[in-house]
Amino acid sequence: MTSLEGRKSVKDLLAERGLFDPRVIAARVGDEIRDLHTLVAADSSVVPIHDSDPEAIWVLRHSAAHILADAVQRLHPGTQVTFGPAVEGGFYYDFDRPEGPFTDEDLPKIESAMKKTIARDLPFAREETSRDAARALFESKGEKYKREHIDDIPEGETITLYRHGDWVDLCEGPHVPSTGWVRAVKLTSVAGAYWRGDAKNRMLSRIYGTAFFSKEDLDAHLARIEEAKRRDHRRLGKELDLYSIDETIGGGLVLWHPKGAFVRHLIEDYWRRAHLEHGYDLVASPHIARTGLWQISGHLGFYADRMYSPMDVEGTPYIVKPMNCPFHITIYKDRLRSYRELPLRWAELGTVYRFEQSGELHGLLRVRGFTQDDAHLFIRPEQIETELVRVVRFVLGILRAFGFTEFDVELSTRPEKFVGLPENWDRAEAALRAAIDSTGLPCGTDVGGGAFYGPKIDIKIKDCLGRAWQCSTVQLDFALPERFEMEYVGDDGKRHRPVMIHRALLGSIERFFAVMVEHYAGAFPMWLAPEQVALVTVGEAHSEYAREVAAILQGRTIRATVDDSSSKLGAKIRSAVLRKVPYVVVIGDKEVAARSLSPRSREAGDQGSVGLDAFVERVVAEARPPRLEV
RNA sequence: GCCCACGUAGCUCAGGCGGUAGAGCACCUCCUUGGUAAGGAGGUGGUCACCGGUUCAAUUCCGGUCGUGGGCUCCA
Repeated sequence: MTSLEGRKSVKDLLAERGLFDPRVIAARVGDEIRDLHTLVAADSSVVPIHDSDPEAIWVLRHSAAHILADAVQRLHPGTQVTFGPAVEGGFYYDFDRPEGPFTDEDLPKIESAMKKTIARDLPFAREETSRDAARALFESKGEKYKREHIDDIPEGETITLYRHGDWVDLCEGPHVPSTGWVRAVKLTSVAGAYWRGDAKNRMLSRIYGTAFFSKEDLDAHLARIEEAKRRDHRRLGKELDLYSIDETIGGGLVLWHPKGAFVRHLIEDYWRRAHLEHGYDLVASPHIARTGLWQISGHLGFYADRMYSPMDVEGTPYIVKPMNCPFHITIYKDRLRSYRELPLRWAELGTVYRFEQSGELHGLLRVRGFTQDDAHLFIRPEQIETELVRVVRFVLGILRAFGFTEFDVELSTRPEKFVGLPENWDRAEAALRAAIDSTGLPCGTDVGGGAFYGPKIDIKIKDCLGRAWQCSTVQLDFALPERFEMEYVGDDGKRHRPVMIHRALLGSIERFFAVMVEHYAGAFPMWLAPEQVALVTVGEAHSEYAREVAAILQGRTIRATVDDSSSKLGAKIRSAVLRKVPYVVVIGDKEVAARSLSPRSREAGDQGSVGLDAFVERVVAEARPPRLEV
């Protein structure tokens, strides 16, 4: 412990080195962000953090959470505080309120109380204290959750309190210098949240809010949220007539309308072709199977709460499939396999059904019935590394072909509940990491996040609100070959056990489609657009030529429509533009006379006059699916 | 599943201190044949999610159910 004499405040350190100015809100000291008034060793390295730096907003929002908790406790005495961190886009604080949870109606009052605290510009003060003193303080306040938290702080760690005005919280900071820095704050919603994130614990009342250094930043943030709502796949799904979910059928069960189904089939066609070109064979399997299959696979043991109840078939229980793997394994086992056959790569667009709790359903992103673009690779142990590299490159090639370039890659390691030998897990994890490293992409680690049968790599793509959704997954599996007693005959004439790789590139077609709708804001690229060319006539004399052009385009597999209704040209164009059709083509007297067209591109606007043949060739070329770069 | 909110025409939404409802768009009919994002007129369309309760009377108040939205938990 440095003696008090050897320490100086961060602000003083900055000032003596000429690094301080009025827009500095904190500083980076070593690896940590510290408040200006924190005392640190006089020879510490300090880097100022200005209000415009990316870290600054996190500091501000955490301070806003304190101001929120202060306001809540003043307005609602008896409410206990728990945790209140800054999060992406804002902050929250979880409360235990004896009278019951907060509602939307409570927010305006709390928000105005917060603004009073902000107007008083109270300084945030940091205070180091002893464990016993902290325990006594929160016990005297009746703060059971804080009291519990103190006991969880590791021995030897400094316990700090933060005060503004007469409100105090157990908190490690850092905070902005004073409440006045929170120049724009807005409480956004209430929600339930379990204490310590565990569904077995008491549900607390969470208040969400956001805060900024300026009103302009807050307004820009709110505008971004509005824009995101316009891209929401549920909204676009309705506006563009792509799909629906109807309660007479059931939540989480998707009806694909003609346009959505068309896009889906285009995705699947591309997928199928890519697989055939990259060493896969296609297989197909039923939707239900006898319960015994799921006992062998272990799904009933590890997964039963996410599977639907058995149905009775002449006295034998059958279960609708939550996964495709046991079927593919059964195909493998249909006859004796030689090492010469491996690797076997079997793919299927397999529709599976999983029980999801009602509160978890979300448009196409979280459903109860979905089609996995599944494949299982049966390989010899010595093929693990090369096959994993192949799979990972194939995944990234497909995702890039559909227009995605930014991914979060994560390696999930052995969970508490697992089958198989730990040394096999270690080998599999190392092989997965090596495969990712070979692509040069950064990779996070979810310790203990693997499936019960093996470690995995997940690739996530973000939706319009920045939420990352898992799509691709590559999972190694030592367990199922064991459980199903899979074998192949090696070059030594002896029986060996294959290794299995489960992988999905798009994940679920439903989820991938949703993410794609949001990614393109409904404006599908030419090759995927359900309607590629909209021919609109100026007057009734132009219908015949328009229909002839449509027939020519359709003959070249271009998806063209004719609008020769009695509406005015402007209205027809507007209608086609709202459908986000890549080309709107105007046909009037000039075009009929010259056998030309006047296309209007979704991206580049009016294209002037173009000859019919030239336009057809151009559109056909643009409608070609992208080359798969693996 | 849990917490909060919401559920009025195909869609987006008004409205009602309890007396069975309205707009715009869409749709249908007619007029208009108009050159790059909405021509005009008329019309159809609602058991106000569902089930119960209170009341002379409920779409409105109360309770429950279902569904949806935002979170939590979980997850492709």
